[in-house]
Amino acid sequence: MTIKKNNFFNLVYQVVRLIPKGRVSTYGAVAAYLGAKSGARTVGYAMNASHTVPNVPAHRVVNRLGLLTGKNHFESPQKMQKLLENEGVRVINDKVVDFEAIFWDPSEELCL
DNA sequence: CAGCTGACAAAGA
DNA sequence: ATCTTTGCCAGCT
Repeated sequence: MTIKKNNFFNLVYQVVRLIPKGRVSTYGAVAAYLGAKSGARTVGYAMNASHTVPNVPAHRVVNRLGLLTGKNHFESPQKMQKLLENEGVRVINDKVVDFEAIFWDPSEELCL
């Protein structure tokens, strides 16, 4: 499988899929894990294409401020928050509560 | 064919 | 301290 698209996108999908339930990650964290610390933008763009890939919980990926910036790109903006709340993540005003507490960093969780 | 845009982030002024 | 500009990769116009 494998890899059907370019590595960068695929790597992003892989990492996002590894995000545990009830946790959230950031574009920058994934980008940094992939080696593109400044490529957070690219990660976000990969999420945009995540619709083409199954099992990619893009709702668990937010910006470094914990804001659900990408909710607007979901099937429904409320779907993202709904999914997060369904997993135990509290979202208020489109922002993740205790974001730092539930923040999941691949560089530390996987590489530790 | 060439340039712009886009779910971000960090550094420079 | 706040605001502005550049970097990133891929997909579109």
